[in-house]
Amino acid sequence: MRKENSLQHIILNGGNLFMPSVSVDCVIFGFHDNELKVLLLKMKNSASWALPGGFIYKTEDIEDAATRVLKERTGLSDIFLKQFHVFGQPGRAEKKFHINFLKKEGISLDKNNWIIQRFITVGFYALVDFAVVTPQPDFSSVTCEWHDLDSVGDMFMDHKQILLKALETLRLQLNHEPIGYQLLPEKFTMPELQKLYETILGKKLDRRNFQRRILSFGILKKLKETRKGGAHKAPFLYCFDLKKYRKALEEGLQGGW
Amino acid sequence: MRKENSLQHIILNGGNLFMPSVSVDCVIFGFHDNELKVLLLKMKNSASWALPGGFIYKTEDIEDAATRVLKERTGLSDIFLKQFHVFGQPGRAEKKFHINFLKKEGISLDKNNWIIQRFITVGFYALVDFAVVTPQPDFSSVTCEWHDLDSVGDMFMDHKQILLKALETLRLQLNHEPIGYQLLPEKFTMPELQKLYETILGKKLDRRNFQRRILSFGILKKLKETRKGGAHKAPFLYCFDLKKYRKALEEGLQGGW
DNA sequence: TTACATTGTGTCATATAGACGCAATGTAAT
DNA sequence: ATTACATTGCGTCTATATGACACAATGTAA
Repeated sequence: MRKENSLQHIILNGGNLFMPSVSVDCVIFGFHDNELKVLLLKMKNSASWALPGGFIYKTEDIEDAATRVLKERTGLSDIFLKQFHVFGQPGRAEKKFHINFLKKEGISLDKNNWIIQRFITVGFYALVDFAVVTPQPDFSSVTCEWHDLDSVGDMFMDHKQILLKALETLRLQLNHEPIGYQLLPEKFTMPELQKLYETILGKKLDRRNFQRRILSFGILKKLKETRKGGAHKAPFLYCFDLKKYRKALEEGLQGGW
Repeated sequence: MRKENSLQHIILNGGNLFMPSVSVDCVIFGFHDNELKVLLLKMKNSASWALPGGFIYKTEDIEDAATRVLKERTGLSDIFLKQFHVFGQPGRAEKKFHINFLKKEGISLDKNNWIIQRFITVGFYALVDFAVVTPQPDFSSVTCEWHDLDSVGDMFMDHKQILLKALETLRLQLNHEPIGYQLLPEKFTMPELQKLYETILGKKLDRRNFQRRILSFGILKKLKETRKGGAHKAPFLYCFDLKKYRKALEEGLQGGW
C-alpha cells in the first residue's frame, strides 16, 4: 500500500486534505443469482462490516467524492449514483470505538484529531453490474465483498440504518424511474428483469402483468435472439432502448397528479 | 438584539459553538390568497434574498437544527419538516462576498475564520400555516417576509437552486403523501384544497375528478357546516381525519409496484 | 417419445382516470 | 321580491389500466 493511502497517513494528515466533519457513504447494489447484493467492507481489528465511504477533499464536489469512492472500491466509472439522505445524529459515531480501533493499529491520536470529531455523512446509493466489479478494500478494511442483502447482520455505527434507508429509497424510486440498465448485463430476459424487480421489492409479481407493464414504458427493445441453454422454453432476450431509457429517467415514469 | 445572537458574536465565536463546514437551509412554504408563498430573508448590506438557514451546534442533531431555525424565523414548533437534498459544490459560496458583507458590518476576519471556509448545506422544506407565522429576521438580515413563489428573483448564493429543488421534491411527494394539514386552516373547503394542489403543481385540475380522488384517500371528514359569505353557493367545510392522515403519511398513498 | 416446467400471448372482470352534464344554491343585481 | 349567474354537489360515460387467470407453444431431460 502506498504511503499516501495508508491508514496512518490519512489519520494524521487528513485534517489538511479533507473537509472536516463531513463524509460520504455508498450503498452499492448489485444483482447476481437472483439476489440483491450490497458491497461491504470488513473493518480491520473488528467483526463489523461497513459501507464503503470516504472523505471529501477540500475542493471536491460531494458527488465527485462519492464517485471516487465507488471507483476505488469497484473499479467502475460512469455509474448510476444518487444521494438519498444525510445522517447527522450527534451520537452516530462512538469516539471510543475509533480510538480503540486506531490503538490496535498502533496509531495514537491527539484528542483534537479531525477523525474523532463529530461527523455527518451523506448517503449515496449506486447500482452497478455485479459481473464487472472488482472489489477493493480500503485503508481501514481487510476485505471488500458482496453480501446478500437479506443476510446482512449488525454493522458498523449506523450503517445498517443507512443501508435500510437506501433500500427504502430504491423501492420508492422504482415508481418514478426505470431501473435495470445498471444492474443487468446488456442483454437479459424478461424473467431476469422480473426477478430483479421482485428482489428489490421483496415480493412476487405476476409474470404476465409484469411484462405488460414494463413493456408499456416503451424503454425495452425485444431482440430476435433467445436465451438457449436453460432447461425449458428459451425466453427472448431484451435490451434497453438507451435513448428512451434516458428520457424516462429525466421525465419520470408515471403520473400521479 | 442580545449579544449572544449578534452578528459579531456569531462570526467570532461560532467556531467554538457550531460544527464546521455544515449548515442547514429551510425552504418554508406557506399558502395564502391562493398563492404558494416562501419565507425569505433580506440580507443586510445587500439586495439579495436568502433562505432562512443556520448552523448546527456541536452536539445538535441536524433535524433539530432545522427545527430550531424554523422556530426562530416563524415562532412555530411541531412543524412538518423534511430534509430533501445536500448542496455541496465547492464553489457554492463566494468568499469575497462574505468578506465584503462583513466588512460593511464593521467586522474584519482572520483568514482562517470558520465562516469563510467551504460549507455544504442540508436543504429542508417545511409546510406551515401562513396565518399563524410571525416572521423574524435573523442576525444577518434586515427583514423576513413571505414571497410569492413565482415572483422570486435572484437569490443569495445557490439558494434559488435550493428553492427549486424543494419545489420539485414537494411535487413528487404529493404522489406519496397527503399534503394540506400543515398548510391549511383546520376547516377548509374542497375548492380551497384544490387550489393548494393546483398551486403546488402549477396546473389546473378538474374540480370533480379532484374531489373524487382526494376523497378516495379517506383522509378527509366532511363537516355539516358550509362556508357562508362567499358570493356563490356555500361550499361544505372539511377537516382532516388526523388518525387516517397520519396513517397515510406513514404508509404512503398509492401503489405503483 | 413423453413429461414437464417455463414461456408467449390473450381474455375477462374490475378499478381507475379523464372529460363533461345538470340541477341546486347563495349572493348580488334589478 | 325576483332574477341572473357563478359556483357547488353529484352524477354519467368512455377509455385506459390493473389484477387474476387460461391455454397453447417450446426446449430440455427423463
